[in-house]
Amino acid sequence: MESRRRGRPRSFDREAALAQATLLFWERGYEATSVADLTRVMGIGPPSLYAAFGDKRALFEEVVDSYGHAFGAFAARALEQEPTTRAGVARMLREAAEEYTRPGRPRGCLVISAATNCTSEEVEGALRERRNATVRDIQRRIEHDISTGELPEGTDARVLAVYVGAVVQGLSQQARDGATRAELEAVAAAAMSAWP
Amino acid sequence: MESRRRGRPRSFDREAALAQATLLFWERGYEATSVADLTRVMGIGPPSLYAAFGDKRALFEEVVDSYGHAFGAFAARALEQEPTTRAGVARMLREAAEEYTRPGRPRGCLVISAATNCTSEEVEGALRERRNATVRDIQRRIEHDISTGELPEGTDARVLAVYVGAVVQGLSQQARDGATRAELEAVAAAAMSAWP
DNA sequence: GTCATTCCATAGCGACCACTACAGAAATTG
DNA sequence: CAATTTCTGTAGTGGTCGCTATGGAATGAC
Repeated sequence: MESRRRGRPRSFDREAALAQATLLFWERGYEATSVADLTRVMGIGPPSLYAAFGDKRALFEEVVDSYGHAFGAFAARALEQEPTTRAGVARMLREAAEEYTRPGRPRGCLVISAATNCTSEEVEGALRERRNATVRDIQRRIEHDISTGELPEGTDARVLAVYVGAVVQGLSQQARDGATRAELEAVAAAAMSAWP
Repeated sequence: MESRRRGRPRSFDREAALAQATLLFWERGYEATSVADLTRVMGIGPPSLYAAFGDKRALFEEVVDSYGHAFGAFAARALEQEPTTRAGVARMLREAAEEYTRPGRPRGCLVISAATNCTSEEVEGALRERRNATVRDIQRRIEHDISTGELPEGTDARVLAVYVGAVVQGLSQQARDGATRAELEAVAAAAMSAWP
């Protein structure tokens, strides 16, 4: 017979605590968020945090994964569901303008902003690799659309992909700097008029 | 008669020390740079730093000013010297691609990246205000060009200015993420094809 | 020379950092 | 019931943070 785990059970909701940690890391970034800040918003003591999540860095990695599924999935969804890369990128930019300015949550993108100026090269590098992987994914889709004739033959796929990445990062930064949703949606539309 | 200052003279080059501090803040950001790091690269002890510059934050403010004159002036120069805002922005983006990837110095823009995720709201806000002031300056130039007919009447000056700001910030971030000068110059050119 | 002034090097301040030792509390096992 | 296991709250650990007290060194004034 399967039995429940022995010993004293955990006295807090792990998922809820993870969600609170996500919001705090999202708003303040990795290094500016202290373990004391985390335990306060998670409503637990330091030993509970370390027992449940390992250490600050492991918690952050779990936060990044959780964020990618909950808040960052719109981008992959847009690229996947639209029939062309052009339509996918247009939708991704439009939804980014909306997601990055949604009331009641931190502005901008955690993957873009949470590990800049980070003492730990591993943490900063992990998020950089995520960003660059997205740019490479877009580049591959552009290359595919060039091969099918959907995009003109002379198109530089890498440059166009970096342009899209730069616009997304710019939207995140502008959202953090106070731009409104309507402004960023118009910026996203304007950015698409550079599409070949 | 004017006499030299009394007492023991300073035993280091203040400008050279400020330049070293600029490079370090540029590369690592405000909070990730410790006073111990600064005194090491500046070649002085902590009391000399505090006597010459006040405290860490005052030193950073002086660094930001110095950076603005030495490394950030290309943007204002481009906007000022070109006959139209279009030409000014095009030159600014082209030169940003070059400046942000120049070998032998940190990548990207200090004003954009050095105070993100900063515990001190004043420091982060000061750089945000600089960024937003640049966007407002571009907006004013666009409005002027609309009034002279250089730009079409229906142009949304604020949105176009935010677009330019987002592209510049995206170029800085992409430079930090490893994009090459050639790639960013091509991105800058592509971004201009969204100009009305 | 002597004094006043200014700067420098050492050494260390309290505060906060990520993290943990320890003991008691709450569950299952028998 | 007692024994075992697991988690929790308190109270710290050593280390680094920005910053400074102190005493001696290097200058100009006289």
